[in-house]
Amino acid sequence: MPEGHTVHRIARQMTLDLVGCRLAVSSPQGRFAAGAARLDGRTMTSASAVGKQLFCTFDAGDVLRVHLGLYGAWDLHGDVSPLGAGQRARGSLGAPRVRSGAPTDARPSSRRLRMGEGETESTVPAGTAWPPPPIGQVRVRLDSGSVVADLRGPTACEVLTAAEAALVRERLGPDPQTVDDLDAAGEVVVDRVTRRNVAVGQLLMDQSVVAGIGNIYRAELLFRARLDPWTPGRQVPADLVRGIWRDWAVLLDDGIREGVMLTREDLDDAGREAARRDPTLRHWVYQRGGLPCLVCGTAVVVEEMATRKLYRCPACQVAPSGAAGGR
DNA sequence: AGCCTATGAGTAA
DNA sequence: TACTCCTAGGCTA
Repeated sequence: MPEGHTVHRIARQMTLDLVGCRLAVSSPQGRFAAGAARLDGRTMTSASAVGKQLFCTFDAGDVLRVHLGLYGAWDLHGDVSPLGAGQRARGSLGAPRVRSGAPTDARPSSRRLRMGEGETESTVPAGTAWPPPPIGQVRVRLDSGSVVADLRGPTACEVLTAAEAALVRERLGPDPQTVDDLDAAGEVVVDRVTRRNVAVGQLLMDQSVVAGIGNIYRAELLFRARLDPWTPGRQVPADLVRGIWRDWAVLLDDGIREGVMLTREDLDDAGREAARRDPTLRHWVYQRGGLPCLVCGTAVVVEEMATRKLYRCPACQVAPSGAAGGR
């Protein structure tokens, strides 16, 4: 899944390729037929992400809310814009590129971009049918005529009013990408962490504390902070929480730019290039259970925390001085 | 064919 | 804490 960076990339991709377009909306799988009918023929006016939630607003005010869950993904086909390094979503907002009802036999340039579990891009062989037949269980298809976006496997896909969407957003903790003031938002996170007796490893995964962190970023942020995930929030010094928040802002920004979660800051250019290709080189502790810690050589521990796998180095990651420990 | 796993989260008990 | 939902790929038999 899709942790926060993926969803921000999807929002940017949609801003480039779908916002401003009148869309044919359907549910090839059938399970979103009513919602699709409600949006069909509408123009998407914005696409944005908060944490792991995607909000697509349509001209009549309806909002499509999508949460990818563990294995959801979007597949984009057709004339898909490059979302390169450092690329910002350009404002096609308010500059409608209206195109709809393209001929069924048209062959727009042919890319296929899968955004969700990892990110893969492929070229579609010439002569492939257009629009492309749905692959797998497609909950919703958004078709601009030149780009088709297929959603499969989401944990949430629903049409909300603007007010209902605002309520969803209110329940989320700060997202470094969407807050006005990074430091002020950090204080909110400090507050929500240091008032609780719950393990800091669980609090970082709690989307109402801070938005967008998943199991990989959780493990890596705590390693980078050299903090024992089992430390109760109450016992984590405020400055340490501030540091984790700032680090999250950096990792999220990196992830959005690169399209890859690369959480090791020790790699040189060649090392980063290798890690981009090889997932086993990307992280300090995530999915490295039993392997030697890359800093001290101690075997990385895997254990369960609230049904999710937790990875940590038992030597590098310690409770803050004065903490009683929460194991 | 069946079983397991995965970057998630809501609800019930 | 347990169960439920969503999908696909990999492994085992």
